[in-house]
Amino acid sequence: MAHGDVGLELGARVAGALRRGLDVEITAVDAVVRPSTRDGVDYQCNAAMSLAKRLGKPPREVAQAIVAHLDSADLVDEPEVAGPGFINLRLRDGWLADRAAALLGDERLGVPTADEPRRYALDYGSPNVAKEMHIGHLRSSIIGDAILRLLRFAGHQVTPHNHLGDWGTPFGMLIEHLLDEGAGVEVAERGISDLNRFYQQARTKFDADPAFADRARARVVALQGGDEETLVLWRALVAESTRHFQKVYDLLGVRLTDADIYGESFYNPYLDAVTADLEAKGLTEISDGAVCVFPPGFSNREGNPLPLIVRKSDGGYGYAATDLATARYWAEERDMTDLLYVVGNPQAQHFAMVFAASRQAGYLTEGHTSVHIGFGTILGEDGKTIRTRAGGSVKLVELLAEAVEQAEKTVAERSSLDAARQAEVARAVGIGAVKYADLSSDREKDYVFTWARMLAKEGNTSVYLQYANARCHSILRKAEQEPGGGVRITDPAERALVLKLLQLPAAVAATIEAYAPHKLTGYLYELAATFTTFYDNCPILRSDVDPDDRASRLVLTKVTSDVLTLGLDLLGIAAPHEL
RNA sequence: GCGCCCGUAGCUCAAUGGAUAGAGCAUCUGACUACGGAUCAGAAGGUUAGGGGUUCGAAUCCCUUCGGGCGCGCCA
Repeated sequence: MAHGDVGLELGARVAGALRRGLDVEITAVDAVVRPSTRDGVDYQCNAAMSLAKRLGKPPREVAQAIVAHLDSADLVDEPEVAGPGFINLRLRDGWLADRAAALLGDERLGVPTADEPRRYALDYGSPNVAKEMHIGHLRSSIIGDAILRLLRFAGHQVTPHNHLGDWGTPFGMLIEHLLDEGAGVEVAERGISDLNRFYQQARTKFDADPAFADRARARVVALQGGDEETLVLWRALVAESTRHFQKVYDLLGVRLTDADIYGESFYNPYLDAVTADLEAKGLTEISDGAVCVFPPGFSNREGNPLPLIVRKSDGGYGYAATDLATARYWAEERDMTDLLYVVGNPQAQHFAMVFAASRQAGYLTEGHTSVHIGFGTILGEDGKTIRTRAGGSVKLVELLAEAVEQAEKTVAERSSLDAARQAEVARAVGIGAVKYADLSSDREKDYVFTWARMLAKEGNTSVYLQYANARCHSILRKAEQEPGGGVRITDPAERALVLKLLQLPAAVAATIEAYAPHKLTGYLYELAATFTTFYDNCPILRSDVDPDDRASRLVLTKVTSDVLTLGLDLLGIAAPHEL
């Protein structure tokens, strides 16, 4: 039983009042009903002001008319017109209590599924073969995974695809270097750290030794030409790399698997056709020997049109070609309606151009959306791109290990669990802290990576939410009765909690609408804070509590825990029953 | 030079064009020997970088100045 958003329900009532009272048609969304921060007001309707001009009436008069025709006595107390034309709405306690009681046992906790499910292709992750995953891969993986979970929960079909860097120039030099070292498949299988080292050596050699560079380029040709000896080595590299990626994803709780891999090599067979197609459609020009598309509206530093280089002058393909092929594949062959790319902000212009060209070519039509879900950089405490002391990139496995270690200390200080359970909890807390810190700030912005802040027990952190949830479970365990029966509101803190619990649907909708996980974390934090206030003010298990109050408060505790657990799960964060 | 992003309390961050811009940290003052104190209540802290404009209403939209980050033809 889905209830949806309280604000929208109120909006629908306002729309009804306008239809009856003033013969005006608006939607529930147009009614601009918003939660209010004013004392004693739950929601406010701001529609009167914006409608006043259109109707040629003073805003307060419009507001009065809405109030006069509002059919909402079942859910709100007497509405009031205030200020220039705000309508203040206070929900009835009885209605709130019933709504909250209905959340008990509702798997979706009031969140409706999409009226019109869509088909999303979601590009995230994108590590490079033969390189260890580093902190630069963290955000795409975490944010992408959260969006996957959210969209699926909303009832959409989502196909994740992990755009591995598994093809092109780097593999020529890497394979050539492996052969130079007299190493074959067995080295490629030795471990990712070795590969990482091999990669760096190859890079150095490539830059310093022209003869090696030539051989590396020839090796690329062999690879792309399907030379079996080369392919054997390449496959070994890919296999070892994906084992490593999977380990990191499992540790992170990111749901990518081998089945989701659509690397650059996957699109290789499509590149000739895409190029031919673009040429046939008259979209290409030869510029300095390269096949280019010039989508309108982009210019370079001389003010000339900026090209998307489809085929390089040496006949090879760059990432523009791959990305065009990717768009075409998912839109045409896989029949997706929405293409999402969780890739860092610096790529914004590239994606804008790829989208523009894809539309020119007809790969994307009016029925398609294409969104670059960009994100900012992770900064060190010095405000610059985060690096190790040696200046290298921070390895993800090491970062995550440290997170768990740090969490272990905190857990050991407080927890009364046995060692094995503590280790489990430390993992949930440590990994959760890293993920939550990332998800809880606006993804568009850079953020500073600080252990102290992300593991803080107070404030907007995963630990605070996990603790609040653990307290809920503690009470529910000790209650020795199943939560059930009605909800009654006897205290302002109780009322505030009920109201907050009913706002999950709005929070989820806003989060999905903007692909902005921090909106959900903000809501969950407010919920946890509201719960702790309730917890402090409204005793539950104490012997002097009226049995009906006790039952009601147990229901609220259970639903709070359910919402926190669901919310954290949608972000990919564990919610242990005990810390 | 062109384009994109950003500038909010001392610090780290919020704020669907709505009323008195909110949290946490830090600072100060309090709280029931605590159903988990990994807590709660309160105080103080702001010319939303500056200046114009649109609007009944602007941190939010437009223009402009300043400051910071990033991108801009054969790497991905």
